[in-house]
Amino acid sequence: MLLTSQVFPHGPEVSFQMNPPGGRTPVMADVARLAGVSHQTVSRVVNGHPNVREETVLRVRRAIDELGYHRNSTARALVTRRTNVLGVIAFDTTLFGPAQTLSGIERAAREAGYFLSMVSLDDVSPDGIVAAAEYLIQQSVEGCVAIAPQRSLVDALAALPGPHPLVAVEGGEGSGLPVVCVDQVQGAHDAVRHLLELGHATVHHIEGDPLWLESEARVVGWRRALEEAGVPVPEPLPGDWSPRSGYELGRSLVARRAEGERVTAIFVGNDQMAIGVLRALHEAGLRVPGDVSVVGFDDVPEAEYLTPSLTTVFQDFAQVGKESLALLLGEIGTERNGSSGSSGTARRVVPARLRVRGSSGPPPP
Amino acid sequence: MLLTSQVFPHGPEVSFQMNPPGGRTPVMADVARLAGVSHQTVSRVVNGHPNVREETVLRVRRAIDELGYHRNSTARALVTRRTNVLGVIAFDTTLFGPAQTLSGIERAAREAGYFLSMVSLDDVSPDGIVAAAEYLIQQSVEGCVAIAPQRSLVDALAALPGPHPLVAVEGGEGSGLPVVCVDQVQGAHDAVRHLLELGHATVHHIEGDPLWLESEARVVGWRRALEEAGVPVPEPLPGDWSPRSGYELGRSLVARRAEGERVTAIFVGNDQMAIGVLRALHEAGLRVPGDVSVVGFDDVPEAEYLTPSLTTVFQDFAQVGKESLALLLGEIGTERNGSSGSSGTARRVVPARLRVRGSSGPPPP
DNA sequence: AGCAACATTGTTAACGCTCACATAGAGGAA
DNA sequence: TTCCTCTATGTGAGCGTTAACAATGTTGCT
Repeated sequence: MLLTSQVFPHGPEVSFQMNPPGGRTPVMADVARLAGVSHQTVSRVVNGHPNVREETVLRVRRAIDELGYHRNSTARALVTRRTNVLGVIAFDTTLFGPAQTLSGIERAAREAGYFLSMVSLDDVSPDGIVAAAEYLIQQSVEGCVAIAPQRSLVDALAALPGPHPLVAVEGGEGSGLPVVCVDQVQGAHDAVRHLLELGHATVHHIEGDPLWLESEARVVGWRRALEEAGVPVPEPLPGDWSPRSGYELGRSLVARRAEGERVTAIFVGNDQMAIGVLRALHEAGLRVPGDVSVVGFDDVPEAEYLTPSLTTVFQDFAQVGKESLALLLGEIGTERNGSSGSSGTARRVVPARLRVRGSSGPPPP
Repeated sequence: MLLTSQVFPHGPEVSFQMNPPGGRTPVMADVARLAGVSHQTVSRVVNGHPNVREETVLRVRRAIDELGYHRNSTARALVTRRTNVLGVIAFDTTLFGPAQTLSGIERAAREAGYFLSMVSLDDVSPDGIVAAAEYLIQQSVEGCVAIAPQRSLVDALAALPGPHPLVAVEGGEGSGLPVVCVDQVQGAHDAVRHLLELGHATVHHIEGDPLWLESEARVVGWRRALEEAGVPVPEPLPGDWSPRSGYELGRSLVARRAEGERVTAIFVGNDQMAIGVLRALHEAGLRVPGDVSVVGFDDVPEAEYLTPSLTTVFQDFAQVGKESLALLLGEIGTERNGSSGSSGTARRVVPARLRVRGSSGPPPP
């Protein structure tokens, strides 16, 4: 029970008895009758109101236990106009990032006493996300977190009519929606600077799906680091987050190397693609980091145990979950207070952290 | 719109207008007034009843659009006693399997017109899962899918009072709850037979968290294959699914090899641990599959791009999601029809499929 | 005593919807 | 015509809860 209330701080201490009066599941009136009070007093006890006599509370509690009464959340929601449910919209939860973010949001929501209703979409499209949002709204969620990989998606959401509390995760800025994101630019910047400081003349970049904001931001950080160092900026190679695309683009870099181009360091958009790149390099007989250094992004659990272990960038998804929930609850609060002034400009940035491991080293002489 | 109704077959075609009469969000009565009909007729139109004159339907539709009316799902749920929400309980969605299963269930639920309320737990405990189930039940979910890695968890659920439709995924058999699972035994058996057929004298096993049923079942399949072949059965090494544990147990096998034990093939409980094993073997200067063959389980997307590419066992999680939802909907249906006879013995098994890749080969001579 | 303040409980009316039933008109068969 | 059926619509009563207010009793103070 201790555990229970730790995990579900807002969950009721539910009893296990079952003793419906006439086969029906018991309602407040049943409890009231058994306890010899009015249903309203039962309501007061259930909701922990003050000003109920100790002895009455006990009697009601006993009746509740005896009948195995559970408060009907639907009826409650109808009259309070609060469902206690939040919505989450996610894309491709096969990917490590979205899956982790979802998990972080779920925990934060539960701790805040909210249920989570989830939609996960396969194809990235404004139609899809709007449909998902409408779907959730008509289920009466109090607000939504959208893990939205593209600016256009966030824009589509921001254009939704009616004052619906919405928060975007990784949704870029200036979209008129509050946003929480990891500082992709800084993370990429750190990674690339790390490689430059090791002595590489430049750093090539295999990016994720170029349509995704995360990808875009990492390109920005990569480019900025190169420009700051005054080194040449090669054309980034667009992938799609998959190991396969990492492999193929890795091969194309190998080919360019064979043609004489100096490729000694590759910053890859995520760890999965980095695995593909490692494979391509290995097949070409190139040593990592002896011949080529590789840095990934995400810090998947296996990164440390690849051969070589992968230098990568860690993102605190739990923190992202917490922050986005805090923002959303803020939205809900202000909306409830009638102040229609949207806090659309709110923006919380969670830092990324470079994890240096075995796949990055000085360039060959 | 076409896309919308593909993704949300049961979603309403929601309008985007907003025009509340007195600041309030419009209700059926508002629509009725505007259309010059009774609220009941509006209800009929909204629910697609027959026996409404074409022209009336149109008039009501127009009013609905004009006001931006959405049906209040809470009020509907209160009177119909159907929330259209299902619950899912999952453990450690960081792991590939649970995350994929969740995703499969989500899709199947959406296609069946159900919302999904999710709880994901960190520690595996009967208290935790019961609390989660109670939490969801008191939110009035119509049924629950529990992705339950341990028999004891399923037993705890089965012991819940009241007729709550519940389905377990990977929950073992004989627990009194309907169960959907991947045929772990067969998958493991296939993997081990593959190795034996390559000529290995025996196959060592690094198992996942021994408390998990998946782990147990894979051990069973592995053992059975060895016994059928009449080869010695080494003691399995218990891990915890993490790459780290794979690495450490891999090292211990390397050590035993150094002491003269013949270790030429390792069947590993999942791909993440297999990655750790590959690392340990590599560090010891052993070649895969030249010196030691390795087979994993799960077929994570990167398995194909590891070096060497990983032979592993594929699980059709989408199918698991579909089956479990079908089972749950069946439960809900029978419960609704009063027939209290639980279909507790129902059991659907989804086959696993071996994917032979580069990490398995004949033993050294 | 007399009155105000407070604590405790009860009564009634929503919340927004669906269900069961009532009603009215149209059409057909006897 | 008369009655019965069928279609189209309306009426009223809940579903189980909370909120607002009313109605007690209880205490303390002048």
